[in-house]
Amino acid sequence: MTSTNGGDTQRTGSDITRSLELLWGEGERPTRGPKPGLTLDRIVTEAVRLADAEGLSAVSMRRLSTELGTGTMSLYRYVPGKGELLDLMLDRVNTVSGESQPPPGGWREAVEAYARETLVLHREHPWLLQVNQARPVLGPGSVGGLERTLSGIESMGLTDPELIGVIVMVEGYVTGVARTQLHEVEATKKSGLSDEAFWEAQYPTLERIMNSGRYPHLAGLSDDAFGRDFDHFEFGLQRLLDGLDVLVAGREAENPDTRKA
Amino acid sequence: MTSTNGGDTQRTGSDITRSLELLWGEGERPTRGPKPGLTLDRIVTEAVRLADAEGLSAVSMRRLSTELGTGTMSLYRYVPGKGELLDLMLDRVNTVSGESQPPPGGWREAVEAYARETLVLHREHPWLLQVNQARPVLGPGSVGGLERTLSGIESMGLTDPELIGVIVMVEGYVTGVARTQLHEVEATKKSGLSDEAFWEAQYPTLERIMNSGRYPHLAGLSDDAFGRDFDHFEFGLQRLLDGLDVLVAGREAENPDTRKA
DNA sequence: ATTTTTCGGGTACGCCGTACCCAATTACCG
DNA sequence: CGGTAATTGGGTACGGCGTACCCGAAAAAT
Repeated sequence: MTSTNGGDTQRTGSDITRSLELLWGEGERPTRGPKPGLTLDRIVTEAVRLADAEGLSAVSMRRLSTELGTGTMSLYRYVPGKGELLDLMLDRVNTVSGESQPPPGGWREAVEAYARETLVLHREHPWLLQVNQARPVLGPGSVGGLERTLSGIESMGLTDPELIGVIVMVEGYVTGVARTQLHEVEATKKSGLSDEAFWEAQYPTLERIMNSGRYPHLAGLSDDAFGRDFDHFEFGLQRLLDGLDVLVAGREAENPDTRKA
Repeated sequence: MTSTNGGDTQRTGSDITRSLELLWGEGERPTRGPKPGLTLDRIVTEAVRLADAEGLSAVSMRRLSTELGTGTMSLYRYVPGKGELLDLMLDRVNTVSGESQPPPGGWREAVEAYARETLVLHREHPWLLQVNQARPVLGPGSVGGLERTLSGIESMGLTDPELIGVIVMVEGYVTGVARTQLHEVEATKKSGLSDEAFWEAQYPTLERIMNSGRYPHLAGLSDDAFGRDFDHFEFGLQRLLDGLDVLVAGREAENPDTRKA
């Protein structure tokens, strides 16, 4: 059967100001009282490790505390709640490795790189898709990534809203496809059912559908239509880049003098 | 703080065969025993209503049974488990209203319509994004939709894998953007914090970032860069269609005889 | 009337996030 | 040095979740 990916772990009622403090590390260590036995860093690191390895649902306060060898409620000495923990995990993961050096080449290479890196990011941290990214709490990681992407596409010669539009578009496309791909992986992993086994289970139904005559186009598809060897991500990405190219070329034709790069 | 959207409600270990039986309605009513007081249809309808109104997290077996006025465990007489219920909800919602008549016009109009309809679908049923759609259990609704879309784009003159690629691409793009948009709405609804209030809370941080000199491109963006009035969905959709057009035009140039429509 | 089958649903178990406390620890003040 | 204020660790408890396991009631077949 179909699964959802988690409940509604909303970043909802959380304290943004507190998240920001934690993100930019403004915590003044108080002088009195016992030394903390944990660090925020250790908690976030372990939470990310756990999420990567076993999915976001494995990241419960109980489980996390067990993994860290402390009591559950101790975590609340470092993080106000689970929502803020998610904020911290998000920013941790959004910290780009090859930070701050813009990729070489023109905008097409930059967008291509951005798309591929984003896909990889989602592959390495599949739980990203389950986290509400609206209203990102602006941490060092997220901000740095945006700066880098912007620098790569400024040569497109578009307006500022359009530049953001390009980022939204690529981000949307990549996360959408990543979602499909990850659902596939999850389904296989969690059901223990290979793809072949799955379609075999569907086969009788499939045959009835095909033979019903109600779905001629579907029935007319060749066997390789859903084939494994076709790279859907690359196919869509190139179409998308072509589409951006049409726009950029149009702009350059309009005012040839403003061409950059 | 940041939220996830639910746990890992996996369609994982569920019984596909059983889901299929339920979907295509092969249940033989047994002759003995008391008449059922519920119908599967009522359950699914109510579940969808509940999910639409209050989010997928509101759809718990307890809550659902309360809403239906029965005992919680009674639901398990009709549905093997929550996973199968999700399967049924999925197919219910995927049943296209204007079924089976292909949209008029060429492929571009067809893809455009498909994209807009998919976006509307996700707007009406935001919980769709939280449901693992890999390995769709093939119900009447989903199959009908695919057939319709295929009929609209066959005139592109592409290979079968490419046609599927087009669908995957559009679906990916739309769901990706839909995700962003819905996260926005959710964040507002659940935090009770308007967008303005949110960015105000971020303002001190934002100012520090801009003045730090570490993010020149970001700091150089005009005020309207993130403006509300720019329709990101339409912008990206037109680029995407342009990109497909490049491919189609290329194919027509290669072999002009196979041009259709 | 009895048997067989099905339906309704109560109880219980092990998960979850976290509010509320209190004891132990440490540093400062006198 | 003793006392006090601040801070950390973490136990207990509450209300939620999915669902395994059962048993009593209902209805058709015999």
